[in-house]
Amino acid sequence: MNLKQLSELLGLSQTTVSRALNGYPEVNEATRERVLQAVKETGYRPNKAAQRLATGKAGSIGLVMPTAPGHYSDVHFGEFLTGLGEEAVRHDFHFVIMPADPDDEIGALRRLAISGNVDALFVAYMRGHDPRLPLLQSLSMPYLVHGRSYGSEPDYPYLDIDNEGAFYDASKLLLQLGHTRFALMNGPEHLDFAIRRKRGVVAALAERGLDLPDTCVSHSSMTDEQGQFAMEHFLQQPEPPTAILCSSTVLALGAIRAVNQAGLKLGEDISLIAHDDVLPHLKPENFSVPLTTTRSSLRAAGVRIAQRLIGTVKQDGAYPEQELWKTELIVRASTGAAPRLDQNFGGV
Amino acid sequence: MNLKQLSELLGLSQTTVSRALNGYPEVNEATRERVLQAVKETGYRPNKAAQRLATGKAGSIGLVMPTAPGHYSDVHFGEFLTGLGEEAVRHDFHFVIMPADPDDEIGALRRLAISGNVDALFVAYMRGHDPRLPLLQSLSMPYLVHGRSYGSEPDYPYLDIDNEGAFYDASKLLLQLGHTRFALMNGPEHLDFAIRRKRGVVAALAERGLDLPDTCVSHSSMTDEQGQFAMEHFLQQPEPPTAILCSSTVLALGAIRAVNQAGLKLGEDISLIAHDDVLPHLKPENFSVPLTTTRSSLRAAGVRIAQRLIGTVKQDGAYPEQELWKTELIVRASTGAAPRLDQNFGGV
DNA sequence: GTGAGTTGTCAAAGCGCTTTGGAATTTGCA
DNA sequence: TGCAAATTCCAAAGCGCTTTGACAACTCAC
Repeated sequence: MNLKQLSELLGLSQTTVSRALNGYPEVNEATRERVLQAVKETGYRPNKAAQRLATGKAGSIGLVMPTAPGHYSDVHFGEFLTGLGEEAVRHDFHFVIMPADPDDEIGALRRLAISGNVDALFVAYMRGHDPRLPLLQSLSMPYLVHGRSYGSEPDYPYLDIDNEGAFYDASKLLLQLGHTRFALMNGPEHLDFAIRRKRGVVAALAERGLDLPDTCVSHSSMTDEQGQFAMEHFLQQPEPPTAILCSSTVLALGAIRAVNQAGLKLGEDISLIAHDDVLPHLKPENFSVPLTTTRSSLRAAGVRIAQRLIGTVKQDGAYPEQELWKTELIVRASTGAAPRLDQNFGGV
Repeated sequence: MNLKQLSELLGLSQTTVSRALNGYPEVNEATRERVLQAVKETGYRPNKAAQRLATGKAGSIGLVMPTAPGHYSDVHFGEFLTGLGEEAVRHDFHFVIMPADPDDEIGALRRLAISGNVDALFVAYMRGHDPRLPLLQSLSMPYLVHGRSYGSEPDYPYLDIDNEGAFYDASKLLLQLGHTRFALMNGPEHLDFAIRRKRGVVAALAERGLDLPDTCVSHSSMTDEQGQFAMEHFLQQPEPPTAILCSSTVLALGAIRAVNQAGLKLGEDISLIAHDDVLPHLKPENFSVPLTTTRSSLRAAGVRIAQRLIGTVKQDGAYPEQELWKTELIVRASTGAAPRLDQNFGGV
């Protein structure tokens, strides 16, 4: 069933039917009713490709998903996408996901942009001086960045959380509890959020004249395995840290295993604060020692990003170009007063 | 830059340029070279919507993603999608993801199918007597089902793992170890895999004249929280089970927490086997007591599904209609001989 | 040097939709 | 009743691409 057939069925012109469907004013209400009724009965749906070709609008948001054999998928991806979708479904928007070799993200982004398949682009996992930014800016297509790119002029539309502030505040809390030996379990070194989180910790420590030795910083992907590995490494040091900042609850999972295996008590011998993206399958409050966290819902960010992007495409909203969300610091049992310094609590 | 402009630039007709680009034989090699060169220089890319309109092919696979406020995202989704993408990127295919209200998955699927935006459909999270099956069969579009639909005639193309066999084998192992009191932590009750896994356990127990009481079966979404909750529930029973079958490593995470908090030892007081979808962020071998698992890579399934679907669209492959993958049973430390029955190991 | 067979190219017809410009019909008011 | 304005509808022109059917131009015998 296409427009032509439908209009013949109704004894109307294609124009009239099209207008009736798209809410143009110059069509009789009774006629419109008849058309709508026929649509219901026949199950007619306009061909999107044709609509796209004629209007230049596709009703879709494009994003690039890096993938390759051996390339780790990201636990957070599904949750974020669910948030995007939650909003998109209200506007009958969909997503076009272009898988891409991690080495060719730029190329994939460009191809996606000029394919004519999408109205807007979304990018995430920003890096310092991210090369995708100039590309996006040169394209004449709406886009929105999740996160920021450290070192680039912040004149692009983004939504980010205050990573630096979050980790600054978390560090402050631990300092107040008397901790002096800190460690940071961070995400991949080149990623923007990792850079900023580290800055937050360093800034807080600096205020007390403390520093964060390189041996007390780990960078890795967000898996429980890496968390365990990093924590074991920290604990093997001659003077192990007592305060741990952790970029993800998934990392924390492994870290806590290492703490337990070393015979240490979380919240007593070791304090830990993790960043919580509010993943539904891993709640920090349910950890055997409930986790103190800096919290910001990834899903909520997804909703908001879809909102802004769709709004821009539909031209119906003046959204702020830049948004920086504060995180919440939720204190639970994994943080406690620093153990007395002279106390020996033997590593591994 | 479009075809017309490009052909004018080259002093050729659109036909010739189009043919040169699409590898038709009736074009001079030198001309083809010239065209390819021009494409490189101008960065010309064909408009996908126009291509789609003209050919009826979109180079994309469609899938519906249920989402709503409060609707849990699935940890496994990202990993699976990564697998799909891994194959898709090799064929320059992309995905169209249509978010849908969980109550309107059928409607969304239909709209996606007739939108003209996709060449093939993929569905997952199959339920018993799944109503999407008749819809798919009535559509004239290639599709592939991940999983099966219990109770429906298995005459549709699917890829599934042998859930029943996996849980049968796992139960057998536990029986051999002397266990007699079993419990099953399963996924949502209406899902096909949950139905089959339960059948596997029940069948194995039946051979020994044992049964699986309703009080020893839990159905829930795959979160650590639900896992902990279910296990606590099991342990409160007068004669708690000593052998646990678990549908996901994520559930196992919570379950193990409950075991520890009850002061029990995994692999001694309680044996546990979980199904492992091979999630990169949660490895069963790294659990403090490494987990015995039934293993089947979700990602590999994604790769294979994309392969079959793309093959069907390109009409270049005769793939088997139905595939049933065996799982591996990997024995680690979370399973051990049943504790002596007279031994008291006090609940909670 | 003519006819058949190849090769390389082109003009034009769609694909299904939106939108423009104008025509036909109805309405309002003098 | 007459005429302008408002309403309702239509034919046709794209949107950018693929593909069909034809046509030159060129080869190669005979």
